[in-house]
Amino acid sequence: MARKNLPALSPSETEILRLVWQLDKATVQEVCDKLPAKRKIAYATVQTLLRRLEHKGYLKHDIRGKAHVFFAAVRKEHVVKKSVGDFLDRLFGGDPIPLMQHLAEHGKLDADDIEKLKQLVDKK
Amino acid sequence: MARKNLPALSPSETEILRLVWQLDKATVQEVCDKLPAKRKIAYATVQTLLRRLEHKGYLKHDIRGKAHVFFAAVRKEHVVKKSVGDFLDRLFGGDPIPLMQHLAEHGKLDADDIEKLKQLVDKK
DNA sequence: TGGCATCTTGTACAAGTGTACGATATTATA
DNA sequence: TATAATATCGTACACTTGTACAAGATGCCA
Repeated sequence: MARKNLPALSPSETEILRLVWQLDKATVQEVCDKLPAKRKIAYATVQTLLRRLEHKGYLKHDIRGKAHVFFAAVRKEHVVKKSVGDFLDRLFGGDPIPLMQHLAEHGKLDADDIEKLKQLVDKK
Repeated sequence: MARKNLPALSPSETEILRLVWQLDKATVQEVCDKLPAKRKIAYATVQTLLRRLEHKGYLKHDIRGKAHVFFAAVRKEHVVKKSVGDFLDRLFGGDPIPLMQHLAEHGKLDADDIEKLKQLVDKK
């Protein structure tokens, strides 16, 4: 059984953790390079966030040369579930419908997306 | 034109703000009563959060007797848009599809919900 | 009108967060 | 092997957040 009850993720930590998942394995440098252009954070800051993520149990690292190569220690699915659940509770009292509606109304979703979802739900 | 660029909302503030929207207008006491049973926060804490929300520009208040009656100073739609956008960026790099997928896969949505969404999107 | 109940206000404080510098260690290279 | 480049580590620091007590103000009821 894997670790449960991890300490909460801060927004910035979440952002960094997502990049690590996306890169699968990554050094501080690689995470920095992957940051959205808009999001300007110093190398040192990314480093601290990675360190804290490891401390909290979300990451582990191997060593490659002199650099740490970080990788996830928890399943993304698990974190997503928790994050989405919390978010839904906070903003919508737990009801997902208004969230979907919002996404649908703000051009974030088109008919094709809906079709795909339909298939997903039907398949269950 | 209403105020833009409001200071960020903390998770707890968001929760309280949602309750105020739900109640339309509410005193500290009323917000306390509306708190989910699970979420046990002291009166004084709710009060501080309401105070901070007003300070940040999300709420205003009238006076009824000796009590403050708080009400929203910003449109819910506006805050939801910002919150969802930020959340999506952080956890999914801005792509709403994985979020929808997650909701669909976790029994939060059924076929009927999807149908409703379909109509929403088609109508656009 | 005196006192009880109820509110707001001021203030506090520890922990968490975002951000980052400086010192030290390590690796590759000339 | 000395040096430049690059990492990590320790530390810092102001701001935010969650939580709340105590003191003073105010309205209500007997």
